[in-house]
Amino acid sequence: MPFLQKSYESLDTLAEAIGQAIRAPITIENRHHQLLAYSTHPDSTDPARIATIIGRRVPEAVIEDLWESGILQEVIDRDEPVVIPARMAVGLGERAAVVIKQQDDVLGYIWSLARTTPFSDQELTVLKEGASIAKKLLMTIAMHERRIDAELERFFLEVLATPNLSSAHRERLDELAPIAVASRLTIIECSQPITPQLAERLFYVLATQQAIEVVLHAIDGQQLLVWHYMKSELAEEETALLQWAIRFETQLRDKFNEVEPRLGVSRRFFESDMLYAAMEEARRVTSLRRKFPYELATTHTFEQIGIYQLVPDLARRIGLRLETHPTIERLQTYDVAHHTELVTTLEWYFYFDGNVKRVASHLHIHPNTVLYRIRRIEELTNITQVSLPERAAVYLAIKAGQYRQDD
Amino acid sequence: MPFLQKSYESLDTLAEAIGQAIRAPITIENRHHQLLAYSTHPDSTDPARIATIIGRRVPEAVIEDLWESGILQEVIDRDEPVVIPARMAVGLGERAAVVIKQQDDVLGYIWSLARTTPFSDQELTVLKEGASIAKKLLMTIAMHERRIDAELERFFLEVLATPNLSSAHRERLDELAPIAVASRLTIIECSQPITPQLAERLFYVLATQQAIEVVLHAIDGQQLLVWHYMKSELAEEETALLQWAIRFETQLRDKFNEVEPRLGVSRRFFESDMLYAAMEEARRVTSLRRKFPYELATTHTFEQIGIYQLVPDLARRIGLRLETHPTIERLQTYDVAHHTELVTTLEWYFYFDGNVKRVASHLHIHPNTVLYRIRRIEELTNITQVSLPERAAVYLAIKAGQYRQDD
DNA sequence: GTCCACTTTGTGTTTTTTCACAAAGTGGAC
DNA sequence: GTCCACTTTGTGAAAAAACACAAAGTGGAC
Repeated sequence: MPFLQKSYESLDTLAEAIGQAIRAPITIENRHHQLLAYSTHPDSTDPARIATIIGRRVPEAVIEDLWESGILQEVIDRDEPVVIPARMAVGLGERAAVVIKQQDDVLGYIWSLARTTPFSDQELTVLKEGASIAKKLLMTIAMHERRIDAELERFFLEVLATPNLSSAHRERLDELAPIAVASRLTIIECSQPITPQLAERLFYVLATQQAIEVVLHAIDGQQLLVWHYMKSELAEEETALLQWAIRFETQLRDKFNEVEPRLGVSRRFFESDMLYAAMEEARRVTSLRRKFPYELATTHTFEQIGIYQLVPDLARRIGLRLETHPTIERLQTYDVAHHTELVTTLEWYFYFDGNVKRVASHLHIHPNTVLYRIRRIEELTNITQVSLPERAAVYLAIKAGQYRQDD
Repeated sequence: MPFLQKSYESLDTLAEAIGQAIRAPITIENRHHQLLAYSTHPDSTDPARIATIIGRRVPEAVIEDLWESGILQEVIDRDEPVVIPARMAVGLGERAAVVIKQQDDVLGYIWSLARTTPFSDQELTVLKEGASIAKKLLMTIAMHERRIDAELERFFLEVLATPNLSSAHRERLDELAPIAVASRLTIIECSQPITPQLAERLFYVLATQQAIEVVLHAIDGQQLLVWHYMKSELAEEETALLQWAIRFETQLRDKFNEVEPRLGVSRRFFESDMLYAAMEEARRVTSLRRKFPYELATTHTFEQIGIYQLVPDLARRIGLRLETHPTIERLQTYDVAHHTELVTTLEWYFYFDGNVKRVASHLHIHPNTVLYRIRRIEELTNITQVSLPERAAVYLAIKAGQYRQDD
């Protein structure tokens, strides 16, 4: 009764066997839609399949289309071969698909292109049979991969927690990363601890980023830590990174809006010794962006946060009573005594470059109120008419104070 | 013939002997007008003498008056006892003075208050004789002091050049400085190498600073390095320091205008281990003030230079091609192509908080020209309407570029 | 509760800044 | 030399911002 053997030595031979049994092109993918095997059936094939084989992964557009239309969900839920009508918009001819599952765990998919004639029940049974055989093969691979991944993740976390690497560390790291490539450490921070399910989805999005190459990654509480480098030339590294960061964060917010993902990218580094420092830089970015979401809404990298780099240092010094800005102190005293908001007003007055109207609208008050407050501030400190460096210093002092408070 | 013995065991006994010989109060000072000895003559004395004895130093006002009126110069030049009429404005009654000299080197002075009767020639001869005896005593002291000073200076320079102090270093330093006092390292930078003569004058001004206590000092090329702490309470340390820095720099500029002295004060530190870091901070201040005299005209401390702290780092990263600000690059390209000054214009536009009039007057151009350029810049980059942190970042990038160029 | 000092808002007026446009200047390509 | 694209300056009109001042609101001291 079965059309296939009990087992095959590899997914390639399995794909070939299924392909011969139902006389149609077959592809087998893992759960990330990465190509695992495909049959060499000579029949005509469609653009989507060609792109998949060339790129060793199903094109992003196709995956998105299949998810959005609910087809993939149906394939997963049904756990039976599903016939899918052609979706020419994304270059997909008619085909059949079956999920490869272990309990509720999706391991992968088998796809079969349709020939001129529709699929018969018998052919679909062959696909179903193929999925069951593929399961065993995929489980072996998945288990192996998982073991390696877990070990690497443990190692990566250890490295990131070690300021001064041992030579053993260094040797192993150098095996992992190409030398003399401008690396970055990027943190993807979520508002909640990253569950295995969320991690899975995040890894998937990460793996599909065309612009970057991931060296290592690891989960640490609410943060996904990624050591990566840009695929672009060194000269374009920065531009490429900045563009990528914008795209990537938008993408993350689209897909994971509920956990409010936020990026923090370190400066570039070339030596694995710098991983610890890079980690601190990336952490500083996410931490500052957490505290100042409005002000740092469009910044992703340590470079971009600009003068905010100074804020934690300043905050610490204020904490140690090493630094107190006389101007701000006077204003704060006044604020307490008169229930006013002079410090906040000054902050946004500086932020908005002295534009009274914008300050008023941001604070939801009358422009004349802002004007009145500014005049008060001038009476108390005459700080508003100083130059940018001084204004920036005052601004930083205010921000440092807030940084401490929120702590 | 001589009225005094050939030698005395101490300056105190000498002062006493002279006082008895001419029956008038006697004080002996070193070249810095620090009190070395005084007679206990019971006669009435004047406010200046009381203040001198109490403060163990001639009051600053008196010294200034004597210098400005040329009296002290006359005393030094004449090398003979000089009778000085009363200068009641500074609390000085009539007196006689004689310089204690070794060749052309001033070692100190002997002062004698007048009694009701004028000084006789004989009395003046006694003074002259006293000066000659004091010379021997002072030379011994001076030589000893000089040897100790030179050794300490050498030690201090060694410490400042050592990032990681040995325990021997640390022990000796801890003997010199009181523990748990907020120290600062201040650099006084001159436009020329500090000659021994200049050093002498600088040390004198330094020694007369009431607000600070000097732990160690040393000359290093064009810089006078001073380890000191404020005499005020810890809580007022910062305020006191800032006030002192303003006063002191004004004073230095008055007295040493020809070498353009400039201060650079480190952050406060409590451990001698921090001397090296403090040195770097102070150096950063002087170096930045040298490069940006206009912008940092009123700043003295590492804290005060505010965001300029970032400039050298940024400059270095630009040098390594790690950082290029796309906005500024585009403007620079345009500047080169069209012989314009967009970058400079933007810099001062930011500096003057978007005040077109002030920018125009600073650059000596028509306000409309500024307006025209700003519009050009907006067309090229639309950077002018961003928030303070971003403007500050751009400003810093410009400044970092200049920092590098001037190097 | 009243008083009082201070803050906030609303109104027109005055001052300042920006804008549009024209004329003049500049410097390199040819 | 001319041409041309762009910059700089000058002028008056238009827009925006700041200002003065009055009225209303607020909150603590008593």
